[in-house]
Amino acid sequence: MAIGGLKRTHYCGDVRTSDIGKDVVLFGWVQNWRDHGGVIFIDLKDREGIVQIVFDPSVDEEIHRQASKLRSQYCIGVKGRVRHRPEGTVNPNLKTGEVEVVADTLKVFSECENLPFPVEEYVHVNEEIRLKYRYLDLRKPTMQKNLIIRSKGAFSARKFLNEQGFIEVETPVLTKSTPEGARDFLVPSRLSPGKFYALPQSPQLFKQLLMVSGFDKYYQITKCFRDEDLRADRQPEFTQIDLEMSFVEENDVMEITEGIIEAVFKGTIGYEVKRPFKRLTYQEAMSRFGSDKPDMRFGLELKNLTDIVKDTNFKVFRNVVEKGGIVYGLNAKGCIDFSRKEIDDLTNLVAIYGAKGLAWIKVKKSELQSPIVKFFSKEEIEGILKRLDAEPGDLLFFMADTPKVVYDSLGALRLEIGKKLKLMDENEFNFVWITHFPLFEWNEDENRWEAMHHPFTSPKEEDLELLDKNPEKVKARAYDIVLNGVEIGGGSIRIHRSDVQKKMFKALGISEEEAQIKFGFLIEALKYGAPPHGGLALGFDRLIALILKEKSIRDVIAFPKTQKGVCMLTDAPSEVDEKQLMELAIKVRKTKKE
RNA sequence: GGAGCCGUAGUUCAGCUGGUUAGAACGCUGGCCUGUCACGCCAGAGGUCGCGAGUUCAAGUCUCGUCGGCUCCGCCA
Repeated sequence: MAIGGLKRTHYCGDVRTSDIGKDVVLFGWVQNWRDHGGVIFIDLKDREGIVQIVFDPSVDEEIHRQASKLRSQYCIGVKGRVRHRPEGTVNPNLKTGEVEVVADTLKVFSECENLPFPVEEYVHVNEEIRLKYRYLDLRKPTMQKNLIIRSKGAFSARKFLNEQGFIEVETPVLTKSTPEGARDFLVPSRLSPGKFYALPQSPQLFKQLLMVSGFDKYYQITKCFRDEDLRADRQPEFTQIDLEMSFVEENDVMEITEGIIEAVFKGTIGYEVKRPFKRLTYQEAMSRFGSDKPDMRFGLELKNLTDIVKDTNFKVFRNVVEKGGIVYGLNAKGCIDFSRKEIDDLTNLVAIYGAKGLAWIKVKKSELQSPIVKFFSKEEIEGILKRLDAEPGDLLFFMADTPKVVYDSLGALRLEIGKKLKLMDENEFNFVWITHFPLFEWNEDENRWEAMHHPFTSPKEEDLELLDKNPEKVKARAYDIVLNGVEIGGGSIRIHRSDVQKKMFKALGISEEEAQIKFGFLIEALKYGAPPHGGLALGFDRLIALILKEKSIRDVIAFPKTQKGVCMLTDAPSEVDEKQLMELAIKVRKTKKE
């Protein structure tokens, strides 16, 4: 099919010296123009790259006149002959830099009004305006590359999973609201006035039902929805590579997951990941790194000092230990020259996580400089220095508080110091599995146990009897996968027995009646020959962002939302007609501000 | 719900302890230019300083509020 009498022969970025002498037809956008009064150069761009078009008045005066009107981002078609560039005018920065196309035909498909911002890679533009004109932003080579790599990543995952015998099954987007977990997005039902669907937080229950059906291996690359506050790595709708397998235990799921990641890295940037990935228990991750998603590209590990200082005269520490708290230290190697202000900044950092202060010791050759050292006995000091491997030039930090505050704040401090000292190799991809998670987590606000992963996660077999009396001691058959300090996926072996599932609901304080209303279909399904099964989901946006070294997943999503959940391009969410609301039997309440 | 940073021309930014007519670069418009490639040269247009109060003789600048963007805490099974 010919467009405007032209049929494309090449992408702009694909013209090479092997095409010299050929007539080519190119379609694309004017990236730049250089009008020398006589000869005019146009940089014509499409998704594959840029090629230089030459309009020479001695070739065709009329076309040259038309070309003088071309401006930035006009969409045009060009026919012309490829030739080698004259000596001394080769541009080594372009793939097509050795050649140029002498145009004999020019077709302007669309002119372009004054742009809201330059469509140029080298001009930094505010994200707000980039998102409003996202279609222009996506014309930039980096954004095109990001989405192309994303596409290749999805393809690689699909290819691998298909080769492994997985079957892709679509699950409903209009589904049932579930009380546990994230806040649901609700969709009102017209046919059942006053009732609502929910968008899925994940296909969790459906994929378990598919195991009951006997599909054995399921996967889906699919959107999930969570109505929670946004972050650089969190959007209200995001994409998961979701999978589930029957007759498996933890290692089977972990091996398949490593295979997907291996395939995706190879299929996107040609990177060979090292397998198998490291493994760490939850407890070890917390006590060594202060995080269940440790960045293991560098050391700077935390050390437990509770046993050394539990009887100390330093009241601040002793009181904490007496109340069941812990005392940890962190040796910032060679950081003795940190200024007062730098230490203040770090104190402000840990305060975000609830830390009431940040004690420190500077280790000099002949003395210790510190506001707290005078409170300790000689033995305590020696024990601390030894535990922290302290040497002259080191700066030691201390935190005494509840385990949560100590881990959160020292974990954050570790990352900040790691960043300050540039301890992370930006080119490294460091994977680690976190295993042996607690099954439950105490919810202070609601005064009850909550599932740390989700309520369908199987307890470790040997902990089954602890379910009633010591829920805090029960370990889950759950695992997370972490890359460079970012959680990129997680999963578990599920409960496949309805009696165990009932016990689980009970431990969560969900009454039998409530469980029946919310999850009755699952409990029922588990009664009909449910196989042992388990699975995992990978956060696809995060994975691609890490592969591309992008700081935000917005840069790997075509049309993302702002922190308030607004789409700058379409202005969603928006008000709807009264008529639409009537049909749905919905009345909108005025918010306080109105 | 909370904390921090930011908001000045189409874009990216500068604008000091408050002080005449708010600047630069790029872009845009017009003109010149036959080998440039983020072309070059000349001329020109372009601003409710996010919005609203307040302090002051005087506010882009100080204060308070508000809106928006970003980062983070809470939240995210």
